[in-house]
Amino acid sequence: MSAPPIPLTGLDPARLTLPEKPALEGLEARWMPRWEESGVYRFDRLRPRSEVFAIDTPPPTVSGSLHVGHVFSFTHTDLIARFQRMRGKAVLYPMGWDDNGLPTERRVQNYYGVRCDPSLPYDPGFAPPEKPGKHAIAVSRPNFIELCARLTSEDEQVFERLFKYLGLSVDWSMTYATIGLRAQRVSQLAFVRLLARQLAYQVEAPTLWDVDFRTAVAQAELEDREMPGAYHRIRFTLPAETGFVEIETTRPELIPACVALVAHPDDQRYQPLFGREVVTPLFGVRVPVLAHPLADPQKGSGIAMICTFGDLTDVTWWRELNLPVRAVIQADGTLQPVQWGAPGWDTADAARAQRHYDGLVRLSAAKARSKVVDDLRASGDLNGEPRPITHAVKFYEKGDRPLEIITSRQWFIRTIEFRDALLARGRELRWHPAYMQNRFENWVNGLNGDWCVSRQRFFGVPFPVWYPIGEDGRLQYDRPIVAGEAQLPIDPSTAVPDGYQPDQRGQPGGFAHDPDVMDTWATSSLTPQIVCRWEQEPDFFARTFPMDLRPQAHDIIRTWLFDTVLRSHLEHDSVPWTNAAISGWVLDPDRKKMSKSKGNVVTPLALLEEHGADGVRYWAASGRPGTDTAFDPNQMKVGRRLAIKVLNASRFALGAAAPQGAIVEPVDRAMIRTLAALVEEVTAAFESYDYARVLQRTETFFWRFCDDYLELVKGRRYGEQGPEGAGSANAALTASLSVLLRLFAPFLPFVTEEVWSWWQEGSIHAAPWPVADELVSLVADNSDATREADEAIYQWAAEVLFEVRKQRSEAKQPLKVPISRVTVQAPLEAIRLMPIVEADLRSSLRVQAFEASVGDPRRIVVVGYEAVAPVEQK
RNA sequence: GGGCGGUUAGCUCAGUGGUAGAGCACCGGCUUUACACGCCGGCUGUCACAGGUUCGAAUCCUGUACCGCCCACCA
Repeated sequence: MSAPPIPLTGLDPARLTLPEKPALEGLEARWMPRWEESGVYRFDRLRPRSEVFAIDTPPPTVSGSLHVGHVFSFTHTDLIARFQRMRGKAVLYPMGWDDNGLPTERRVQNYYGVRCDPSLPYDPGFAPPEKPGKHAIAVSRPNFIELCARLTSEDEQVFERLFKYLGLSVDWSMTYATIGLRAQRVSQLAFVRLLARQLAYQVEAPTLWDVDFRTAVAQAELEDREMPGAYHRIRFTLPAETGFVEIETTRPELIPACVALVAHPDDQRYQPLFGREVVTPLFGVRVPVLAHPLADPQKGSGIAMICTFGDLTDVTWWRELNLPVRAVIQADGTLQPVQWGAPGWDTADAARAQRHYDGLVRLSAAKARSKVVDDLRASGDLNGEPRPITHAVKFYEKGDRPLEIITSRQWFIRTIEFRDALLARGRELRWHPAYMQNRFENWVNGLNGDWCVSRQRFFGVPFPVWYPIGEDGRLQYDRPIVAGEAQLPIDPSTAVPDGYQPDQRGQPGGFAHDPDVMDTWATSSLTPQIVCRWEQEPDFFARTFPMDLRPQAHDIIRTWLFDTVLRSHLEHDSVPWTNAAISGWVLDPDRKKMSKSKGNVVTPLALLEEHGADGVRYWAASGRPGTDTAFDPNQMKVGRRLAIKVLNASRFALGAAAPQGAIVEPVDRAMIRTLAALVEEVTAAFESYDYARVLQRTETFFWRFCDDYLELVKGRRYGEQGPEGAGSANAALTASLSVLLRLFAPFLPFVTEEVWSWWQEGSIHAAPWPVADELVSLVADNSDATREADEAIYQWAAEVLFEVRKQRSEAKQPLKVPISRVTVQAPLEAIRLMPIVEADLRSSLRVQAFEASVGDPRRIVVVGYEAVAPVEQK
């Protein structure tokens, strides 16, 4: 159940404990363990779905350290979580660790100086060297995975400490890891279900391939990089020396893989050649000249060479023109040995082809290229010198060398046929900010194939599949043996399928396991199912799924967000959540994304220690949803000052809080009503995820509250005008403090909790979010006339305050010089308000007497200003 | 090539039809019993540019420039 309302008036003196000199130092260390002990952030799993707010937290990649961007975006989520909790929701706010996948493998390799060799047996006694050696030590797959688990668990503890220091209101009992057994089970179960419905399938096909990691990669993991390259103009001869045609290519090393030339069907220059054959230089292979509309007459010489496979267009041409395969690039990116003259490698001159080719074998593509160019130059088939250009080349986003296209057996999840349904799912979501939906639609509309989910790696979720081995020793891929749901999670490399014995592994007539693991996104696309305990705790799932919020950064809309929508659509015929809040990036002062490679990353812990968690959160909260924000320690200092101000203002407000009375003074009533309007406004802003506005409006109010209102009522609350005035001021002070603290609580959880503990029971973070009506009801008379009168009086007081301060500032007087008389000119109706607040004004401005006269009808003017000690008029 | 966002004070940014704003920085002043980690005051602008709509445009429309990001079958 939600917390009972907080009484806004009254103060229990026995409960009140005010520190002599409040300070921010040590608040994190003080409150972190208390929150943990009290369980204030624990998810209440018995609440009905309508009272639950479930967050699909982004699991940070555990492959090093958190950076300031994490602090930024995780704070945004925490703001929403805290708001919803105070609104009375049971908030499911878990943390996940993405420890699965390539980044972890790479880190483990470097950290321990090892490499994984799946052919080795497990060594139970293996210990990594103290320091990584020059040459990587080969270890078995189980040993490698142990090391991954060991390092990630160390990293995760460091991450957790930082997030706690930052004040994230995570329920740490809900933590999961993408390599954890739960995540593995969900990943395998979802896969098995897709397989049964034929929504997952396996096929041997050309696939984007990273030659360093030696794995397939998905379309979503590509990025283009501008690279230097060169056009090579190369001569293909017509048979019997009847002429030649010249193509331009950036990849001459693929000439041995050439299977055809292609030009646009309408291209006049090449129409006479269509249907004829040409001969490749150096290798003497006869290839046809074909027509296809994808060929661009403007590009190069207008006629292109089709290879196995130079780029994705080659794949299209190969498929649509029914071309043969002549692959030369192998999985490690080098050229494989070829027997020229053998079937599929027909040539007019096998000896010559072999001579040229043998020089290329086992060279990388780049090295083979320069060798081929030398040979072409020598043979006279290169027209002119290579013409340097810069062009976009496809890379795996984590890779170092251009992708190749390699034919291999891979698992796919059907995607492309659901394009329209997925677009509709995207429209079901509420996007914050709304324009981020464009990125999603852009991506979905640009999809060009199904999702390749298999990776030839080790530290990941294995496919729960085996294959029978025929008596001929060949794997029967068309008869996969799928693990039963009850067996999951399972590692098929150690487990044995039903009906087989362990010693049949790898034997003719026996079985073999699928050697691949799932793409890390194939697991993280199931974070809602993992968090909500799909097919594990049906009751929990029913109370939490579909979730309420997916917070994430905009750069992974095409991967994490899209994949999650896809999986949920396929498995549950539903969106996975109803809101997607997209956070921006942290930019360094040069407006570039902060990143490790730029050497400008600041350690988050140092920031937290220097500025305090509340100060750092203040900076993060000022970044509006979706907007990239400059890294600005100055804003953290401002936030820290705000937190200190909260401490001191609270101490003042509570410092003489008796007597309490009815809120009867117009100035008090006006302040209370203004605060109520603020509550209404910021509640709506928070509801629409505009936390930055909430903070900004609350802060502006608070600062004015301190500088004007507190100054105005200072004397009265000390009793200068009798008990009724003091009671009114004190009641207004405690009520407004209670409300302001709660408005600030999501942003400044430490300082607000500290102040709350001085005078309230329980945690402020379990307290209800303020309601405007409760505040308004503290004011007895809320008729329009009274409200307008109160506002006019408050405004009058603020204006007089400002005018006299200005005079005093211009007179440059020390404060100890009392001001004997201030003469104010103003419109008649305004002057009539003076007596109501004159005592407050005299007290706060230290003016002995006011004299008012009718003057300028539009504004008030201080025309007379006298101090006891005469000062020079300016 | 397609799409999205941005361009407002020296800096970081609010402001979406009605007299251009805040914080920081800068300048001047003030020990004031909550706070010198403070307070008071001051200075600061062709709202990128050009057209258009309107009584009125930073705001709406069209176009341009520049910055950033996303996407695309670039031989």
